[in-house]
Amino acid sequence: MAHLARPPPHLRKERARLVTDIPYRFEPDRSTASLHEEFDRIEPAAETGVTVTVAGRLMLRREQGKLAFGELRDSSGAVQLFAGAAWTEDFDGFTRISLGDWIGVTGEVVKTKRGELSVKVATWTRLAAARQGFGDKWRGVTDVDTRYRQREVDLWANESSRRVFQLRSRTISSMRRWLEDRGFVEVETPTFHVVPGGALAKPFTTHHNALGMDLFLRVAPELFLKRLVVGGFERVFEIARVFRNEGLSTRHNPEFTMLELYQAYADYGDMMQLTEELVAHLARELLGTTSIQYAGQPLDLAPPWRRATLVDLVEEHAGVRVDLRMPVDELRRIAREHGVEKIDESWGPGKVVLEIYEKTTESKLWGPVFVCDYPREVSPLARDHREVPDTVERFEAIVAGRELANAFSELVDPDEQRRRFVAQADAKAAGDEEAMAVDEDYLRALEHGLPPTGGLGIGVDRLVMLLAGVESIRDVILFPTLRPEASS
RNA sequence: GCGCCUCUAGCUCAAUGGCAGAGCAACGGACUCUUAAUCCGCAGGUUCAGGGUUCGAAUCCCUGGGGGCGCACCA
Repeated sequence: MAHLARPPPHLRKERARLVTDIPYRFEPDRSTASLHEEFDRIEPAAETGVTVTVAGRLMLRREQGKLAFGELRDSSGAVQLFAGAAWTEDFDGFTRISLGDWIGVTGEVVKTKRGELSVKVATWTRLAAARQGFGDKWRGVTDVDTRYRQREVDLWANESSRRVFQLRSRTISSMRRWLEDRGFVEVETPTFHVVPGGALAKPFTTHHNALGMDLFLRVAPELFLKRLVVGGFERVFEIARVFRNEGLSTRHNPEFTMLELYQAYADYGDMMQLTEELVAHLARELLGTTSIQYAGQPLDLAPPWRRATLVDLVEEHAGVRVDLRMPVDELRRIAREHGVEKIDESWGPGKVVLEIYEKTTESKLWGPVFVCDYPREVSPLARDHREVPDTVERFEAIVAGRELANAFSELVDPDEQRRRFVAQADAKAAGDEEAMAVDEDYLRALEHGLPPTGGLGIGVDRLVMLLAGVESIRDVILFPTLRPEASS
């Protein structure tokens, strides 16, 4: 178990005393980045005559007798501080600032003889005393336990981590802007659900005391969003935190973020186009290119992405032609031959075919591909395929072997939806913890009329992983779910 | 839930059965243009916890805990 610097007691007391001198507010007039923007072009040894005030954390210090240099880092970047006994108030104090302390500095903008843009410290104020250190100044903090449990330390110690979370923020911001530009309206729907629905997943349960009832944390916002389409929001989206009571891995966190959107009058073909355009747009805007590297391999996100049916892809990768009309025993035999170990008696052809696909094909799909036309049996909210029997108009976008998006032409027929719900409820009664229940509120909404609608869900964390080039979902979630530290 | 790996100073890491160490940070000092500054000095440890084997355990074994990766589940 990693713990960071605990200075000896006498020192902690001295540091604690420093806190009593901390001012209540401070007013910097520049960020370090704006200083560079404004003054980077001046000559070495130049003096500008411009006095500025900046603030941040002192991350490095280099003393040189009656001179001292420091690196002041703020959220925008860093700038060198240049202090000297001849011009800096309380120079001795300046040389004793602990690395990690927050300080505010006022002084002239200069460039040193060596050409480093600097603030020539006239006065300085301690804004926080760091009683714990920020790790090795060269190697940072690499202990992943510390990085995830004490993210505040990771963010200061590791520039790459800071960049990833800035990229995440810009991704969501760009996504929101792009959708709003296309007439999509952002909404917020409940996270407490009386009936868990919208995805096949085990929900978390909680309890409301005043209502005296159990509630479920949402596994998807889907049903509420489609009710809003019924209500006249023709283009609607939510960036939704959802909760699934399932395993943790480098690709799964129990709470994660999904973009879900619904577009009236559209079908799943429109959703494909929207998906590839949105992802390519984000890559261009944030990375400047759609040709990226992921896990050491090239990956091109430029549209159009390949479109292929699920059964064609299975044939391509497993060398076997499956068909939903084949006898289920034959499909089970094929599944076993391809390494599907647990095959439940209750599975119909659709579920068995999906298992074959997931076992043999999904992880091998690298470049973006729309895997189209899923079995109806495993897609209780998607509309029947207009041509292919027993399948629905649904696709998953697979990128780098992972599901990035899931979309359908939405099922709009309330009678058919009820039949699908009842089948789900039967499966649930038979022990399938991921099956859905009958949602009467949703069925009543459908009775009011859902027009043809395309719906799309994108895993935001996984999208950020792709754009940031990181391979663990914990590197894109600020505070990932962890076991609590053992109390000592 | 299962398997493999891992846990040593605040951080990053050595020491693999034989005296627990280094660099950085911290602390004291030298140095008027440094860039991970440099140099000198000082201090810092229940080697994750508990048990066992052994003349001797950071090292080998067992149990427990944290973490990582993989499998399973899933997005």
